[in-house]
Amino acid sequence: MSKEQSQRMEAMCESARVHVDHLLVMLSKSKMLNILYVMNCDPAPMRFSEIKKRVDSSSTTIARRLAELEASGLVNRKAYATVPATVEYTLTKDAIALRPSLDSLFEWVLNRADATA
Amino acid sequence: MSKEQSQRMEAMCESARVHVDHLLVMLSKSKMLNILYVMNCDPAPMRFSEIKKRVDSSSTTIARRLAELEASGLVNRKAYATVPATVEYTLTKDAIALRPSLDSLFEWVLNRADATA
DNA sequence: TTTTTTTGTAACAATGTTGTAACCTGTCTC
DNA sequence: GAGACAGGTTACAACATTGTTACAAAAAAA
Repeated sequence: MSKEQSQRMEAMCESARVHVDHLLVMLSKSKMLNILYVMNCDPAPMRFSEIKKRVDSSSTTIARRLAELEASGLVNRKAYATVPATVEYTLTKDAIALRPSLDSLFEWVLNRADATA
Repeated sequence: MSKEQSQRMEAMCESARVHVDHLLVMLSKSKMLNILYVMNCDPAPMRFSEIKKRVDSSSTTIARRLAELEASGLVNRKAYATVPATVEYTLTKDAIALRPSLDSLFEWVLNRADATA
């Protein structure tokens, strides 16, 4: 392999590492897995208040997490000009691809919860 | 999310919900997924310094995370009376059961990293 | 004799994160 | 005119977490 190639290789690895890190940090934020979980449970678009109710956290935190998810391309936000406002959140194609992993993860969590209960 | 899972979720008692929550909070702590990842990658017992090097964090944080994992029954700690001290960590059977989920999760993360890179 | 090694712990300051309370829009209802 | 509703935002105080530094122990190597 040429020197140039290996440099590109290293740069690519470095870049991928940064992205992996970013994703892990995001997934590690409080209530993040909870939100992905409840949105995974129900494929229908979900409104802010519904997510908040199911996740059971403050508006501030839910809003912050949803904004982060949207910025990372994991959820789509759609606002309707109704009165009062209606906003629907849906998982993007990318997030849906995460579904098997999350299912499997939550399956494990539930099994452990059963075993430890 | 399978129907069975949702049903279990709904039927879940308060005590189990607490356990699920505890697990999610634990998994959400910084470097937790990283540690499980590196330990999953290599089935051999791993020493403190090796984990620290691969995860790239401070001793304090690694020690805290490993203590939490041990308290939750996800890792076993084995100390040898060598000089200087040798300590080996291994994943418990429970944590190894988590492996497919993590593999799948990290595969998704890497795919996304490639796509976004 | 001093340094080196591994695997931590303790204290603490700096930094990051959270929830609370207040507020906002814009109509429809009482 | 005064709520009420959804879906937030902002400021801020309280709280949680992090890394840094110092320290330990015990024997072997320099």
